[in-house]
Amino acid sequence: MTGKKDATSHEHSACPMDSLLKLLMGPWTTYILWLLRSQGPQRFGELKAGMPGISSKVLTERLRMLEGANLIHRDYKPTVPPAVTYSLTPRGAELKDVLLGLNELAQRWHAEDMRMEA
Amino acid sequence: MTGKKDATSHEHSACPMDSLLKLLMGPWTTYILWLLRSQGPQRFGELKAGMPGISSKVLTERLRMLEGANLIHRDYKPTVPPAVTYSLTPRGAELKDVLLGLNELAQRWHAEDMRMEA
DNA sequence: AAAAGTAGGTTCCGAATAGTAACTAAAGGA
DNA sequence: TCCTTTAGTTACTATTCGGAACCTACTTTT
Repeated sequence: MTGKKDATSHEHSACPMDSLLKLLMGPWTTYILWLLRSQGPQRFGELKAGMPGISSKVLTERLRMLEGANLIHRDYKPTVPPAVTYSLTPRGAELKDVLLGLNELAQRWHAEDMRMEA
Repeated sequence: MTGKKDATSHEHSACPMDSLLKLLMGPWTTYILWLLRSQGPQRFGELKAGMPGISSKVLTERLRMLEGANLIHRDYKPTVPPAVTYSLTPRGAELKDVLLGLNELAQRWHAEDMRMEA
């Protein structure tokens, strides 16, 4: 994906960044990745509890999508009741710097906003 | 936002990362930030053209939201027709490393996937 | 004079999607 | 027998998104 000065820059369909941004665009996606990164492998119910407002339906769908994109791994144990644990794949784990960077910014901006208020 | 071992970790409402993830969660948000970062200040129409599939309505709404969050700046010139230019604020520009990191990952993964296919 | 063009939206409507609540399967326990 | 557990699944409602038409205020073209 080159700068706008390049006449061919409108042919973005195969642009890697375009694909990744589209992948992360869905609701709760980055949130899921952050939870798995910061809190480690988690069960379905734990993830759901960590994201107030998300429905089982959407969590399921997001997790399937991320699994399909090879960013997370789903470990299903056929117990009763079933025990399904989700974790980051090696590829998913490569998002570490990005996620930690976001966290740092979040904390810095929060601190700045607190100072502005006082 | 502490690890899951902390009993108080469920009180996330004021967690900076929670707020930032919620902010970026809306459709096309990161995409807009990426376009402004990679291609510099842009007019409404340029942004829209750079994101096939987004509606004027949603682009407007996202831009207003990002402006409200002080991540982008809106420069309105009352010409006829009007010329409105959007750019990253200093705070928005701090997302540089995160966005560049995503881009690097995107390209690396794309290259890996190409190798897997061959 | 009327029509068309420009840019950044705004409005309307149907399609798509997210959220809520109820339900399911299978085994174990009270 | 009923209840509990977990990870979903289903049905329905509410919300949101995309496409298309429209609006504003001028300027240019037909």
